[in-house]
Amino acid sequence: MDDVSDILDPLNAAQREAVSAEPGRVLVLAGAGSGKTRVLVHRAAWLARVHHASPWSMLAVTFTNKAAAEMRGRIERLLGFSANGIWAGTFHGLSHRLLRRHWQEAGLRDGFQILDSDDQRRLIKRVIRSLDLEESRWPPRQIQSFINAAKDRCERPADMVVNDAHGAVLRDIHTAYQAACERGGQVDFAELLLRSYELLRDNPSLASRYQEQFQHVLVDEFQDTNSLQYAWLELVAAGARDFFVVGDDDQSIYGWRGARVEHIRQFTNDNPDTRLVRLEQNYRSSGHILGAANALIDNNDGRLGKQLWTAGSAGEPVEVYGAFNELDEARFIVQRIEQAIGEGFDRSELAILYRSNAQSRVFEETLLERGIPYRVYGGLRFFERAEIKDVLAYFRLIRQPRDDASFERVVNHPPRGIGGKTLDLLRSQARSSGVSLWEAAELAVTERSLPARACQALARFVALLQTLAEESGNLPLGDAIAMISTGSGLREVYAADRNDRGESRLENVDELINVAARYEANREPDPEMDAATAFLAHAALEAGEGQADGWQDCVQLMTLHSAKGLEFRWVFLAGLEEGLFPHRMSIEEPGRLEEERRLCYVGITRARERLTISSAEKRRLHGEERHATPSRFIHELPSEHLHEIRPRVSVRRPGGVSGMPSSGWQPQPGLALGARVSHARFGDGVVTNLEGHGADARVQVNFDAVGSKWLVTALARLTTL
DNA sequence: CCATCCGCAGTTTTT
DNA sequence: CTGCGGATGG
Repeated sequence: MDDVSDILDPLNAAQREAVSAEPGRVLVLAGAGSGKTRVLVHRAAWLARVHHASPWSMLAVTFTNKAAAEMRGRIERLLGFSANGIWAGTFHGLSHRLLRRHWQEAGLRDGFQILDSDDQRRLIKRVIRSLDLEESRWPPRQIQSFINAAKDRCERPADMVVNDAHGAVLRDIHTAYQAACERGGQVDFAELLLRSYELLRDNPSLASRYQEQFQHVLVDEFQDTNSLQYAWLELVAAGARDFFVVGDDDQSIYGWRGARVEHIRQFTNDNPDTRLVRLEQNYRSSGHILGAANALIDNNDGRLGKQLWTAGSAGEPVEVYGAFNELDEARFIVQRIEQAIGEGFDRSELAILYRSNAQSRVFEETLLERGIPYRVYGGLRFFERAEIKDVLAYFRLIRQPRDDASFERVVNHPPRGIGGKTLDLLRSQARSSGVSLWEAAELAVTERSLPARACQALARFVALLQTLAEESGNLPLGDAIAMISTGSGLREVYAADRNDRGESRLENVDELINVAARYEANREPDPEMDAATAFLAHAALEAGEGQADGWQDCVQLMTLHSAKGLEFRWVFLAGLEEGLFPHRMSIEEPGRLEEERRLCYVGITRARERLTISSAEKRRLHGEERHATPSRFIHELPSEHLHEIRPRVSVRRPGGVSGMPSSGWQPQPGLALGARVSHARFGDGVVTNLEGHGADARVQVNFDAVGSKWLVTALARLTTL
């Protein structure tokens, strides 16, 4: 037998059991921090070493590019040779690869382009207009999610059951949208999956080729699969000796976008021989944190059941802080952050997690005030920036003139006298003769079928693109993009924008040129795709990091959803209030409430050493001050794992909040929250916050004349009114 | 073609 | 209170 000590020795018993299970169906229920990626990676190595599985017989599927890259890298490191032969990637990346190979059988065009959500929405908008429908009655956003949801259920417009006029219109829009995609050679994200699924489903001989090839199928984050992805997997893995999936029902937080936890159950039900392994030993969090997490998630019904435990120490109890308002909450957290940095924590080991993006603002302001570097996750990513999409639209149009979406994007950007009128005429000509906008433009120019002015402008545009195509044709990718960004006139437009926006746009375009050049240089030769096609697909499928800033040691701010899969030494979980978290939209339905609870569980289990949870009694939301009670999730945490930082002070709530002591604590008689006070210099105001004890006690007062101030009560000589 | 104003919505997000 | 998108007017 081959030496497998390097593969098995670093594992605990359960991990070993999973990794060395006989080939077959294996479901690994992997709790948070239980080493799930490690198990996946070691399983791949085990198959290679012990079962002599060749890399090309393995298919490893993940949801994000990041996870795919990590898995590939770790397999290579463990095996000590290149894992290049492994088909490792995201559902979308792998589907894309299949479709490029078999574009003809899939009924696509050579060189088809990928629409990202933004492109998709623009196209839907145009379709709605072309059907003479009101955008206000048929909001593009909703239509977009309708279409994507249909595709995620493997449903084509023809399959749709129509009960009423509304449904009929939806179906018409979907049909027209799909037709527009076919004409333009465009494929949206959901279509990548559905098309590749149909490709295999409808071509049994092709399917069996892949089913024979993929003897070992490994899937990460299985609880996040939607119906289409589940069907895709079952089809692709139909011939596999070995089907190894890893997931955690307690971390299923994407139900709202079609993920179905039930797939975990279905996986075992569909095949009773499935081997089940639970990973319950947690290597990440200290005891109190785990205790809190376990107790919280225990409130959910119908779990597959796991109880995390740690061999490590109990650590610090979970801190719970009841803030007066969101500003107080931010100040408290930032103060803790300063303390942590003082204790030697790296800033990047500290994370503030929140339910919704709007909450980041106060934290940003407070961190800025204190001069602490931070990074907010989410937001616009590199390839989603308008200037990048502009340049790439020129590039796309040159390579695929049928691409109406790109045509519309660039035809009058920069402005060149091709306005709405001209475009309307052009669109109707294109539609009536069944050609693309580009072809219609060429025709209009030669046949002078439009007003002279419009023809001139169009002729200039057509000539410009032909020139760009010729001159960029043989250049390396980076040079071609540089050429196009200048030749199109875009660069000039950004340069003319003297706001600092223009400057950053120019920088981004330069960065695009670098990225493209680097991409081409590092790329393995691929017979299926030229570099330009591959780069454009890369731009759509991997939108790039959130902020392209150079790496520096920053406090991390992100939503709970973005935090999944990450860990930090100290986690601050902010805004645990009824209505915010759990969110008011999710409180009514038990299923959605449980998903919120899982989200909270995900948040808690991100913490390694320390966890601080906070709520605010008042919060400014949508411009108005709202009252909030602490989240039920706080009350679900056992007090033996908690440490309350300060008695919760409560305004106008005599009994206090259930479970939370409410004290009438006052630094000085009459100085209670909400009390009206007077100060010699600042005038009259209202007490909005209290903190500290004895000589250090401070109050925050919102003065009518001069605004909010913190005052040390021992010195300020406040008189109550 | 651009600037400006108004109205409206406002969980979570990857590909 | 924001920020976006659309309509409007110069």
